[in-house]
Amino acid sequence: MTETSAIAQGAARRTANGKSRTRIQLRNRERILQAALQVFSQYGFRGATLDQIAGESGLSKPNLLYYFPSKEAMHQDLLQALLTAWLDPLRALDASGDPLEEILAYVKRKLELARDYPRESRLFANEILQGAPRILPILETDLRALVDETAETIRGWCAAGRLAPVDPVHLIFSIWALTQHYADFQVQVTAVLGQDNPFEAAEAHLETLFRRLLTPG
Amino acid sequence: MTETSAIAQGAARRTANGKSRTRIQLRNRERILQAALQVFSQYGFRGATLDQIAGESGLSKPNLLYYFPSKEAMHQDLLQALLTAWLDPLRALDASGDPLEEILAYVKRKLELARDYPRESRLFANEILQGAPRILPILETDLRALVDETAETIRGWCAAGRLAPVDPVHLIFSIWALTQHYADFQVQVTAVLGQDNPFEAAEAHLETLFRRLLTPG
DNA sequence: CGTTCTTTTGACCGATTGGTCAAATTCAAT
DNA sequence: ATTGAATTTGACCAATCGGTCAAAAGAACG
Repeated sequence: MTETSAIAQGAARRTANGKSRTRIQLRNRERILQAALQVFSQYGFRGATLDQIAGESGLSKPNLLYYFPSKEAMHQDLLQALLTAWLDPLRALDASGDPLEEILAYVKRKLELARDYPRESRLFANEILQGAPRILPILETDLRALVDETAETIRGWCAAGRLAPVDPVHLIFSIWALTQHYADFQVQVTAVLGQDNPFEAAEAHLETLFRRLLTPG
Repeated sequence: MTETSAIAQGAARRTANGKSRTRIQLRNRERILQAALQVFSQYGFRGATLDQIAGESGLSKPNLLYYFPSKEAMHQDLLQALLTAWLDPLRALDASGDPLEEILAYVKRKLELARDYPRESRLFANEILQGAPRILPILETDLRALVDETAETIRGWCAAGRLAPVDPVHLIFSIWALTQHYADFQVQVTAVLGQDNPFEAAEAHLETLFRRLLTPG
């Protein structure tokens, strides 16, 4: 189990009300969140059990509940950490940069996220599949605002003839769909390809796809 | 609850060992499968409970188990019916037709499936997210063979210059990813769009996308 | 060393899980 | 109307669910 480079760090050095955390707390919260991520991302919230998470983390079940008040709290922590990491690359899209290269860079960054954090991607997919009961408000406000803003940028690029005309929001959906597919449907992809690392070919394919879609003229 | 036009018909008039089914059996098996589809597609296999399915179907829990030997059996029935319906459009791709129009027709058909049978799409997504424990063998044999075959057709089209050069398998992945996204992530799509029916715009967008990707020259 | 605080755990709780079964009810065909 | 089969259900089961608690074990510090 790799502990390096986790998106969801339970390792905030201070708790919500300011108390500092011990070395042991830091280590164990992280172990629990990693185990919870593993289990939640595979079975969804309802399908996951504390016993599975306990087994995966190597801690006893009551010990989990010493660090987290409930199963729900673990899931919340994971989702919250995920959402910021998930949306950041979209924020990084620079309106003053070269349109095509900006978008291709975003595609590449998103595909790298899918490659390096497939469990996080599947956790998110599970939440959406279940109707997003815990993050729907965020989707309708924060995410929607961010997408609207980005769409406006893209619309500007199209209007200026620097990008082939395209529906900006559906373009964003396409980027999400294509990149997340390689994480969420990894089992299917590798089953069909009969090989383990589709990401190199995927990157080349997606660059071709978006270049042809968006190159003006 | 619409009962018309279900992909997963539990309504085979004869059981596996040849016994014919009564009117009541036909009706109740169908009601159970529809309810099970609703629940499984939202919560996954593990997260779904017989009590939920019982409530959704309006039948008592022991009554469910009069028509199906187990929760597992309901899930199996749904997956099996789904798989054939899911793969058929790909089989319908005609090597002797016009390349671009054949592929665009497939994209359209697949998007219609996502629009008309989103629960089936989510059921499949859930199964894959969980590692495809019940259908991995089928993916590795039947699906892979079908994809290989189709890829060969597409490769031929590319080689003949009738289609812009493209990785055929990743093209197929792209079609799946883009069309299923509108079913599996419907909640997110409508939350961001703030409107309910994204499919009309999606169809136009996807036609543009694949036309630009695949038009030769 | 002893003391205090943190961490861990075994035993346990009521609720829910998938599933069983015998008895009751409804149906279809005479 | 009677009968025999098909259907439905209330009561029940062992296992598992998320979560509690008091007591034990481990760190930290003077």
